[in-house]
Amino acid sequence: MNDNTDTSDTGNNNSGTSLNFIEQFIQEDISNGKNNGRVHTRFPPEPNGYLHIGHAKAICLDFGSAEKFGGKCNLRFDDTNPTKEETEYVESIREDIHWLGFDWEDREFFASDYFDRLYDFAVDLINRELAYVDDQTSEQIAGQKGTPTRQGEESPFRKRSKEENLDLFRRMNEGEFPEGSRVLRAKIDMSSPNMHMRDPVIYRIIKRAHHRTGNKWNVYPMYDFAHGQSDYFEGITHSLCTLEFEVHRPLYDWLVDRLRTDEYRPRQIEFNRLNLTYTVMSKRKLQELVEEKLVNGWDDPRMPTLSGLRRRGYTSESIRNFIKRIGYTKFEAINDFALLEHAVREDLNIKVSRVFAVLDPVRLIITNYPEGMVEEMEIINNPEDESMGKRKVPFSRELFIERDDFMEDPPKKFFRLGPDREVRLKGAYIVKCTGYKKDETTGRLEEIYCEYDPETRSGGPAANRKVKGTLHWVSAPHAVDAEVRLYDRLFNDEDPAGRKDHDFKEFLNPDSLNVLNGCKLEPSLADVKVLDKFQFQRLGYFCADKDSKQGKPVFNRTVPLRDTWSKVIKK
RNA sequence: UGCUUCGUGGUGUAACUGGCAACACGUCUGACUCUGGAUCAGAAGAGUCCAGGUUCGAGCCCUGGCGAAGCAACCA
Repeated sequence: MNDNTDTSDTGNNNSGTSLNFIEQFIQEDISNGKNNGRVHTRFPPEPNGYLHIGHAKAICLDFGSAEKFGGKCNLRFDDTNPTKEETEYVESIREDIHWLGFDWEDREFFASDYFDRLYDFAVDLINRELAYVDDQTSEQIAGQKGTPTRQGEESPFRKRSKEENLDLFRRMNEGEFPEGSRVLRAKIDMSSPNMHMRDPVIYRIIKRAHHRTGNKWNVYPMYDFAHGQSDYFEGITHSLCTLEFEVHRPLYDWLVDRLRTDEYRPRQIEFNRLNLTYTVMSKRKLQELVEEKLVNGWDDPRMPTLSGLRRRGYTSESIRNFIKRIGYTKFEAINDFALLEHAVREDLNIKVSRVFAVLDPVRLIITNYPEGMVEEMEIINNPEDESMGKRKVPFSRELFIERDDFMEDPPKKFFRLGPDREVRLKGAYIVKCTGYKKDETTGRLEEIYCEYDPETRSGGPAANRKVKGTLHWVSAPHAVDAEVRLYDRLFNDEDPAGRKDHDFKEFLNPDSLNVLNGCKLEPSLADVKVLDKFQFQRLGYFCADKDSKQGKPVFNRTVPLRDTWSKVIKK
């Protein structure tokens, strides 16, 4: 019980950061002594697919606000429809929530845990003449329901006696009637301006094994009949959901009010769902991409699923930071993918080693460097964090450099290699280009010849000589071959799902995946572990893929480095 | 021609409940640099959907418009 001693500030006094509108509501409820100041939330996924970053927004709110106010958050699988749900998804959902960094301790529940109590409540409503069995087809019921602008009419079965209703409902559950032949409806108001209050269906017959209750039941509760009640059973104080459930709230309250026996009552509050540019976020659409093999599974690194983002190389911290920044409102917003990219770069920048990798290699030969000689160059792992130390990288007469780091006839602002030009090889020497060889028929550049200046070795006497460019390199005899997968946005349109009259798949980006083979990596990357992350110097952040084999790594590009040069050449 | 909710720089959010519209991303400069990265410094960019009203003062309050989204699954 907190009266208004000194906790009555409504403003942003809580842990320094300002509260979003939902947290303000919670704060008020606490100040008003509602539910004895208790805060208890829940995250209620339906186990019918993989979690995506939109779910992460909900997870962060559900777990985050509980944590913020010293409360608890339950995990509850909303498994009221046995035709869609599978145990496989339960596992992946648990894994993804844990990966994000949240924990529900021993509070893992299933809506199906409450089937008995829900059934009893339905019987109770029948007894109170607040529910009835309707024998009509779904088409007939829909017809009588009216439209948003035209009110509904009452079912001919609405006045059925409670004895008959009791009997029929019991026999529905005993399997006596076929699917679709009868439903149980709440008796509310067919003339309500809110469609959801027009005698909503609360139980339907489904003769299908449930992933947890098997064949015990032949009737299953609808979402609206399960959700608020489950909240009530679990002692949830704040039931947070997305905006489209706004119109369900009166029904939520109506049911809970007929169930509850005390002052306590859970409160539903709605917030805007996450939309991201250049992708789609609905489970149905993501499923379509998977089923039509337009992507390689739910964890394809181009997918906005948590498993996809994880495989792409996103860290959970970066996702949580992103979500912290976009906030929660009641306005349907579309967030810039660039902000998510910024969040990963920011996180990886401080965490990850810089290594040498050449994606499109061309051979560079240092003609005045002794044949057979190998020097171990000492390279700083991360200039942002000295404690990450240094490592040795072998340097020799023949190297690989990036093909586009050389131009025969470079434009003014090109700082890289060209005839007679000098560049620094990062961590090694300054070299000067003395010539190059092209294939006579194709005109393709084959080899570049340079001379090095031994005095310019990093740390050496002439090391401070200024040259315009610095290139990354890999020693040819030591190089590890790798496959590298470059990803681009999955769709070309900012809002592929938002275009009426167009199928979202019309906007798929044909170049969203670019697989490179024969990439050359420095030898320290020969045996990376799946999910190991690096910055490939000058290129971007990369993450080892699960397809990696011993000595033959496969990397995914998480995100390129910010690149002002590519903007210059576009002009 | 109904109900519910929402309209703040290009994008996403703030504005201590009436006091000079702030922050982040993005964009553009410049400095620095052995990553054209990172970092640092700076700039441009909205006068808060429109019109009235209350007030010394309105993004916040009132009235009326306009616009957008959700709602007619035996899905969640």
